Amino acid sequence: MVDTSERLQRATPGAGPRARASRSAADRVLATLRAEIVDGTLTPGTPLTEAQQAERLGVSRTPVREALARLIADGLVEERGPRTLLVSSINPDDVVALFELRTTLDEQAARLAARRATHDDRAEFRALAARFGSVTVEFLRDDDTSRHGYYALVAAFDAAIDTALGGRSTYLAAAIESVRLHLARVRRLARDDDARLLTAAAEHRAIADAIADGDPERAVAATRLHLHNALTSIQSHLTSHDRQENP
Amino acid sequence: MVDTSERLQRATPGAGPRARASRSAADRVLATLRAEIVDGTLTPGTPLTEAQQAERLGVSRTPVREALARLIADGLVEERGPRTLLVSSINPDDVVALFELRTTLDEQAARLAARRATHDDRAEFRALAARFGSVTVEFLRDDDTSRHGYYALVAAFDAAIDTALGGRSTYLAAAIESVRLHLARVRRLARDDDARLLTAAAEHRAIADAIADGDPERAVAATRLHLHNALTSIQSHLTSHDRQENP
DNA sequence: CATTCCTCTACTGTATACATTGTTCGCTAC
DNA sequence: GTAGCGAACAATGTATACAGTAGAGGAATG
Repeated sequence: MVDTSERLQRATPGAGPRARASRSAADRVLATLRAEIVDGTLTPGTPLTEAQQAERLGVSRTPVREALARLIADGLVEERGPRTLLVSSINPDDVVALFELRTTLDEQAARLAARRATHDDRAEFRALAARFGSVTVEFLRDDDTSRHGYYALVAAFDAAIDTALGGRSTYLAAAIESVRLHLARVRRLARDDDARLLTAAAEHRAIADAIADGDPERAVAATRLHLHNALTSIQSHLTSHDRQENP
Repeated sequence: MVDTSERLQRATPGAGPRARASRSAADRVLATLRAEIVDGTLTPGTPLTEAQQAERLGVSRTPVREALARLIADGLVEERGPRTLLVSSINPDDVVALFELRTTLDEQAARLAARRATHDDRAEFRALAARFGSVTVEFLRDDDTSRHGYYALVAAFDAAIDTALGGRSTYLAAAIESVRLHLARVRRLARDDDARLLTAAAEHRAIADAIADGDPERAVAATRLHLHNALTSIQSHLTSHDRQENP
């Protein structure tokens, strides 16, 4: 049992330029648990009890309870029986189901982004395409920080998609955001190798170029290609490592 | 201010064959508020305070708070400022955004349902097609109950889709379920006329037939047609009545 | 030795009390 | 008369107390 008695930093509204920590304890607990589940600190199947998490995080059960309810709604925590909560599991079938939804949503997002992108949006995608193009073996030298840099680039791409969608696709954007959360977990489960990352960068570049050119169908096709390859890569990792978390 | 002092029926585990009410007060509050928002009892823009709802529903603030958190996550309640919750509004742009997502998801669902439907599933869709085919002007005689009957038929169709998807599309099914919730609100906002309902029944029948025949592309096309017409109909209602709920 | 029943523990669900903060209304000063 | 400030109020956010129940563990019996 992990007993790193790390308390949550209390929000200090008086000091500093708007303290980093979120305003409410419930928000901080939510952010903490979500991050721990996504990055694997809390492994799938781990039981979560309110009292235990409350003590660990230095708050009462109330904000923990609120955070857990949101995590259940998000699908990161699941109920087994009427009395126990577990960090939700991810098995290969879940990955397939996730990509099934992701493909649908991302293709639509790419199509709309290519259609709606403003002049500034297109410039942004041009710049992103260049950055994806500059991803080389050299770029991926260090195992941890540069991978982080690559995923930061992907995050920038995602943000650019959101911007290009504008305020007109709130429902689509919300659904995609949910998918991204689960996708981050899957990434941890099946770490991409360098070769895959280089290919993925090229694929992302193709999508960015298509959107920058305002070519919806090319954007869709490039997205489909990317997601197909991504799923294939993940599946090969999962089967080879036979990594299946509990049912 | 509505002061119908109707308390929530307390769960009575001792009496009857597993009492109707959900097990926890929080669940009951959630179900009640959700239903009231969807059916328009709580109109868009209505402020929701914990204490007020707690008193109205005969429970303490705790379960109300939990229910409100879920409703915010579902998008039925939105925060205005740091201190006030409102029943979320629906304007015509939201309807377009909702259908944008709905089209994407329902097309994919129709495709997969047509692909995966078992023998029993197809029989069910055959039966549904027949029932949609039997929807006539006669069927829609009474304004309230028969409309309800029609929407029950649509609900059965939705359930059949879920069944045909099987357990393999959990993420897609969850996303669709969320869309259906918001769609129910939109239906209340723009009530279909009899003519539209008859057309919609025919469109549904075409989708059901395509799935029963195991023809994915026809199912997709029929779905697209149905959703396009549905949106067009709703939009004409919204613009003609100039029904816009607050920003 | 396995199985069933009983008890005890521990966790959830709900209520309530308390602290904190945003908001509003009224007062005062200009 | 208007604008700015202050105090009371109201609603949220958190902690804690209490009741009910599921689940585990042990004892007794087949």
